[in-house]
Amino acid sequence: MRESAQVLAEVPTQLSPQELIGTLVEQGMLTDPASPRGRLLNAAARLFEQRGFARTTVRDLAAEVGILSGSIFHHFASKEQILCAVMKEVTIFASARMRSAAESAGCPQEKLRACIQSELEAIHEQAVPGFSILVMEWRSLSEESQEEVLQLREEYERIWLDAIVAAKCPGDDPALVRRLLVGALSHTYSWFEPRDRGLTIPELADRTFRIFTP
Amino acid sequence: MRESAQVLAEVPTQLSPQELIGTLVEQGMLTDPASPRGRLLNAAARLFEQRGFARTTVRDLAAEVGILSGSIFHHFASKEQILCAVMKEVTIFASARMRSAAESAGCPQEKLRACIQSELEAIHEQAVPGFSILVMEWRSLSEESQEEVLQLREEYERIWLDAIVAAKCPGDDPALVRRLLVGALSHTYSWFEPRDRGLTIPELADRTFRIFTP
Amino acid sequence: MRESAQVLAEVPTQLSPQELIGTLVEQGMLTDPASPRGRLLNAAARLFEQRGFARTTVRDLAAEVGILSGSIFHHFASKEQILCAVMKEVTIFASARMRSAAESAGCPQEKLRACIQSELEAIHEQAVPGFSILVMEWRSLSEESQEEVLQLREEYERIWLDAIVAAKCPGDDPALVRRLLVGALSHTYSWFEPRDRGLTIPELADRTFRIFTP
Amino acid sequence: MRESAQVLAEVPTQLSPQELIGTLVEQGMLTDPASPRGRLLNAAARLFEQRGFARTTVRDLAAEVGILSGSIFHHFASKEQILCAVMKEVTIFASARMRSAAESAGCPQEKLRACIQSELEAIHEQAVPGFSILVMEWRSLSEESQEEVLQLREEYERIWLDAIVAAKCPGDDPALVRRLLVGALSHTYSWFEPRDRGLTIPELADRTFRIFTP
DNA sequence: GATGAATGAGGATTCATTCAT
DNA sequence: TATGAATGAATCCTCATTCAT
Repeated sequence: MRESAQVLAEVPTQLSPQELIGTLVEQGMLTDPASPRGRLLNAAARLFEQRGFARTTVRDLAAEVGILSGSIFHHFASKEQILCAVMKEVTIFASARMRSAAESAGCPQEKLRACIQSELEAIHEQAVPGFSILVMEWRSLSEESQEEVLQLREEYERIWLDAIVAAKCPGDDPALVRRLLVGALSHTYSWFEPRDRGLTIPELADRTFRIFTP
Repeated sequence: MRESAQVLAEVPTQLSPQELIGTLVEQGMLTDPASPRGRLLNAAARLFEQRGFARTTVRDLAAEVGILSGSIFHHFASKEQILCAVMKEVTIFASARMRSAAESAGCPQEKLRACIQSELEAIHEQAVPGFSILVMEWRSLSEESQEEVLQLREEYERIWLDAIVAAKCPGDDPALVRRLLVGALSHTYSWFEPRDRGLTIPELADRTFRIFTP
Repeated sequence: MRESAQVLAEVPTQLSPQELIGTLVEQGMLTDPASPRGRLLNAAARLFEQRGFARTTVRDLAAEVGILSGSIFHHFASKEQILCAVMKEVTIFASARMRSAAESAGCPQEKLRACIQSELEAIHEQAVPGFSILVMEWRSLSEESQEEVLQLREEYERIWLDAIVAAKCPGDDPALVRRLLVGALSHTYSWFEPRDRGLTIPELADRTFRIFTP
Repeated sequence: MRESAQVLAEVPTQLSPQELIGTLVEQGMLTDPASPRGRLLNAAARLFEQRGFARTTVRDLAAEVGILSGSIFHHFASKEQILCAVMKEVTIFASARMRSAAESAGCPQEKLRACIQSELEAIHEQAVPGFSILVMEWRSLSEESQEEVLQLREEYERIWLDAIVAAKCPGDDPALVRRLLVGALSHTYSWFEPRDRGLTIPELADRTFRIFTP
């Protein structure tokens, strides 16, 4: 279905989420959200994020897309495979999005800020819901599935590390900075309300950026 | 059972974890780990942390303490009540530990570093098994139970905020710094291996401290 | 499923129990006894009557229709819902039966006698298994379910009251007469043996009728 | 404990329920309501009547008298034995009460009316709660226990039959009349509210009497 | 691709009963 | 007699998964 991560380089910069998804679908990297499989994945992403994987039943999933629970197994071999597929799609989309954001940045500092904002948008925006699942439900995945997702994630993490190195974060340990940022940013899912009159996502990105850079 | 958080002030500084637990048990703040209820709570903390709440069965719990599953309900009304009790005990113990650590620090900078180290120790050391549950299984708790734990957590967070304010972290938003730290530190559970020949906990605390302060 | 009690008026008089059930099934008032749900309801009626609701397990029920206990919850949300459904079906069937019996009676006296006999047949005959459950297991039903059954029962009780009023029972309190009759007749379940060489149901109906009328 | 039913003859006429209980306790026919066993029986009678035998747990019982569930088995070998004991005590008390009521009646008609009123009082009055259990929970009793209670009940039923025969009820089948009355009267537990501003117990007895006699 | 009935192992929970203290 | 911890079988119910239609 998807051959290589290099294909992503062809994705033009500065697309809207919808356009980006459209492009990736055309390239066969993402499932068409209008297809039965795509609607299932979107519903799963939404429910797994809201209720958690263990607390979401196959029946909930089926009801959400208007089919019966038995029919789900025409699309996926198991519930865990659905989680795995969600994580893969989320990873692919987030990678494309990050690359696009990182490339359009002027200076190294701006690049890191763009990465932070891109990840925050992935976590909180409805475009491809489910990013927080990557962290929160990691342990619900079998080791084999973890391996699959990890491979897809490599490019994503490479972009991050490049940005951190270039921005010269303190502590001269880019990997540690990234790890702290993963936790810090994914945890925003639990407390940050983008719809609040308070902080916006760009503002939150900005403040986080300033805390992590000297 | 426990009247007020002020009582904690009586706990002397610089005790070993075992001594601290002993003191808190004597004050009626913590369940005696040697009692049936205490052994159950310890086993639950361990298993919930390792396997997750949903993937731990009541039978697993019972087997761990050498009783039958039905006997558990002599001590707790439901599985969720066990999770709630674990979180409360963990919070109480971690609070006492943090206060003790913060008080023994010389300067403001040192105080924040001590807080970071204390929380890392809580997450990774066996002294406070179950600390990571507070973050990872938060959504497995009913809203009423969340409220109960939240009240106990207030003092803990107050110590943190005081330390952050005093240390003059950049970004002049102590609450945000704390939130990012919660996520960053709790996520270390997923990747940091204290038993590795690599980083030790004090070292990790030190590096994290330097990243978060100018 | 069933729109209005008036539909019952269309049921022709003097059908055999089987024919009456067939007619009601066609009208969508009753579950088809040949369907899985119908077989389950019949088995439940039988077992609840014999052993009582509390002493009948979901496994007993499943075994009776040749499925596994888990499969029951494909058809009903809970054990109590099965009891509720049984009571509703019994009420609908008994109502149709009573109306048919009352309408075919010549004079007022005969009408009351027909009602008594109809209820006795409902209690003791296999045609309406489960009628005694209505009285004996009433308290096993949640209040919401009681309300549902009560509404269906209205027509049944109206026929009774009409018959009592017309027959001019002594004591000029038709509601009281009906209440005493409910208890008196349902209690026959505990002592009357229709298969005995002694009293037949028509004879018992006749004697009861004579005791309750001057 | 109690040697023979003849002893009952010594009970004087026209005592208050409390006095009657006192007398029977002195004669060793009834358990002292102030003793642990007596308080347990009273609590059981109350709860079995309110919730039903199956829906009342041994823990409920224990809580009601302020002991722990395990302690109950110092007084009774099993839960069923408690039900049996309740039924026996209720039967003994109701017998004494009926005899007393029947003996103080002037004419045969009045005697039957007194029986009806006495049974209604047993069902609805708080003096010895639990009379309705005799009918409603009969099937919760093992056959051996049923036999025991049945023997105690003989005298009670003899008084009833005598009264019915003497009052010349219609239908010339005193046993049938009694059976209908058992059902009719015990069922009043489900609908009659003695504390209502409506019917009083003597009034209800009167009306019932007039319906059952020409 | 979808249905819906069934599976069957496993889930939390209940509860009468036992027994050492 | 009372306690309270423990038993253990049984209870209702859940849910991912299968499969004939």
